[in-house]
Amino acid sequence: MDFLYEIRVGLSNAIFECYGLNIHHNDIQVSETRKEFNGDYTYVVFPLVKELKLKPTDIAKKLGSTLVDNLDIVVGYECVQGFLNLKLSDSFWIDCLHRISKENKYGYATSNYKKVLVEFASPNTNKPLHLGHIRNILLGWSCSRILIANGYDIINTQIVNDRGIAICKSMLAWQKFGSGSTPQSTGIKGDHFVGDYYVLFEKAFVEEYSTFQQTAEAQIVYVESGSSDTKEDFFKKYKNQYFNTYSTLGAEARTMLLNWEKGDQSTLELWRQMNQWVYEGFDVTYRNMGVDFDSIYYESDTYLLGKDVINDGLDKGYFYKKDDGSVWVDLSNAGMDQKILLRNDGTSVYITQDIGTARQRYLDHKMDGMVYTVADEQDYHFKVLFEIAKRMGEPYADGLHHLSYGMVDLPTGKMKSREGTVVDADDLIDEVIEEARILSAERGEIESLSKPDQENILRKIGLGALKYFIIKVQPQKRMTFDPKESVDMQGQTGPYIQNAYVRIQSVKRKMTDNVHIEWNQYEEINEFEKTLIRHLINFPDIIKQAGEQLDPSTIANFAYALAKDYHRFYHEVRILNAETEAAKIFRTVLSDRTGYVLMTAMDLLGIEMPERM
RNA sequence: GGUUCCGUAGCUCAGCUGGAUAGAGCAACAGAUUUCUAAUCUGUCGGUCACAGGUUCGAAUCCUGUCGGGAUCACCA
Repeated sequence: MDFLYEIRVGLSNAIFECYGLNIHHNDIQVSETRKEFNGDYTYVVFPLVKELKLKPTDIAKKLGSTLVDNLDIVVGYECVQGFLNLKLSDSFWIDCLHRISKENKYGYATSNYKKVLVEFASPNTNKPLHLGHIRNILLGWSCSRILIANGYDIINTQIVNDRGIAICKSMLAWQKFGSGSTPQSTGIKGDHFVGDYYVLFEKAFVEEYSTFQQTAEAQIVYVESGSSDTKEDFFKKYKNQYFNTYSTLGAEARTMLLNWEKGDQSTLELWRQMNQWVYEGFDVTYRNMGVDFDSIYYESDTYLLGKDVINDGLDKGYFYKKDDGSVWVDLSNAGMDQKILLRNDGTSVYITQDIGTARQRYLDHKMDGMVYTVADEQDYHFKVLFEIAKRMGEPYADGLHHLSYGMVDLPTGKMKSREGTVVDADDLIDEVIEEARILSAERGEIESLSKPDQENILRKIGLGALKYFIIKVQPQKRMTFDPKESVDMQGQTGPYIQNAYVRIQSVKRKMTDNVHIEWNQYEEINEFEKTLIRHLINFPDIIKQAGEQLDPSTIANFAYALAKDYHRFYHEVRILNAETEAAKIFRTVLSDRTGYVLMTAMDLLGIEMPERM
């Protein structure tokens, strides 16, 4: 759907006709004319000046008059220096709206028959989701929606880190201190319940550690280390080592991990139970956020994968074996380092699992590519992973993308779990909904609705504010999350865009006439209508661009600008009591299509629209 | 130190595949509702686009360097 095709071809032809230069219409760029000048679209003639050795204004004038002669849709032009500003006919704009109205899924591309897995969320099972996960989930989900709009067949997936020392800590703490309590018996959401035991473990461990530091044994460790640090500083750094050596709790946790790896029945049973609680909790959060997954992978199933893939690659000469038996890949000729793939005891490392999981996913889904939504601290990891996949000639290697994003900071600085500054996802969601409730009560607009309807609207508004606040920022940028601003519902926010949509729905409810009658009779459009249409015709390009760059913020900014244009239009132009019947119908259709595009754009961001607010 | 990402208004962010006088929102101030939802609209105030060079008719945008901040450079995941 290229609305400006005719203009580009016209310009290409005019350049050839006037100067004999051949410029393909795909290479002709027209941009929207800035509002301080007269015109709708601008063609910059400077690039032609060098070749033609003529004055910019002369070229612009000649092309302008040629276009007016040759194209019906160009009704005027104005030249400012090397800028040719073209004015298009009202019928052109009206025709654009006609074309948009005829589309079933305006903005969406047709299928490209390619399948892509989008991985996001991927939590650990020892604690609840936090603000960082929210950014991850919003980005992943949104990119998934955007890729669907670009014609891809999408599978949403995640890799759940359900094994390892962390979950064993929670298990151990529950065994020791839980006295048989459950999420049901305590009324605590499952993921928080398990997370609480993780915290309990840490607390007990710290106590044990500080007791140890008073002992003679500790004194010997300190002295024998020959460290120049004070005793206090020394033991700050020694914590991990203590966990792996002297700590009783550490030993117990490690024993539990070993038992798990051996397949000990009672350990597995406890592990399954605790993870089950966590999943039940996660499901609630996912449901509240409006996201779901098609295919979930668990680290407990995949952590042994990859070894055979590596051995296969070893046989084919992609990798090499060191004297100690460990397997490496040398990526120095690609600007990277040497990377270990298998330890000398044959066990795998992190990247080995990823290689194995990727191949497993290919066996399961035969995808053409994958998008990994993972924070930018792992940029190098994915560079290495993708290079390895390429060298092994994996069939999906060319379709691998790392959707990298910056960390979320608080106004007070970084989130740190040790300092208790982590913002919990469920708390945050509750807060924004409560804020929506307060503001809604002041307005009183939805009071007459049923309780469940009201709750549904408040959820949409609160989450709309939160999600938009996060998704409007470009992924690669580190962002500051100010809880106060995240619940703002005025200005450049989700609710502002929702409000434009709600106004449109209100107009539509009150439009009782038959909108399906012809609206060709409308002939002269005003600047507010034109601005809206000019904005609407960009939508397919915006979707394409967002897909190519895996950048939802493109859509977010587009939706805001469109809502802004609509609010202005709504304020300046009468719709239901327009001057003429033709105007009334035209404006209703224009409103309806704007509403449709706003809703579609917000859907691509994972944000729902209320009908009233 | 090597690599990499970021640096635009007091704050949060757009604009970056080179185009006209760099835009929004928030905050502050002044206005708009007998009219379709005021979570709206209009106006005022606010800038060394980190800095210095270079390429170009033209640079916030591309290149080089400097400064500042983050990340990464594990037989951790």
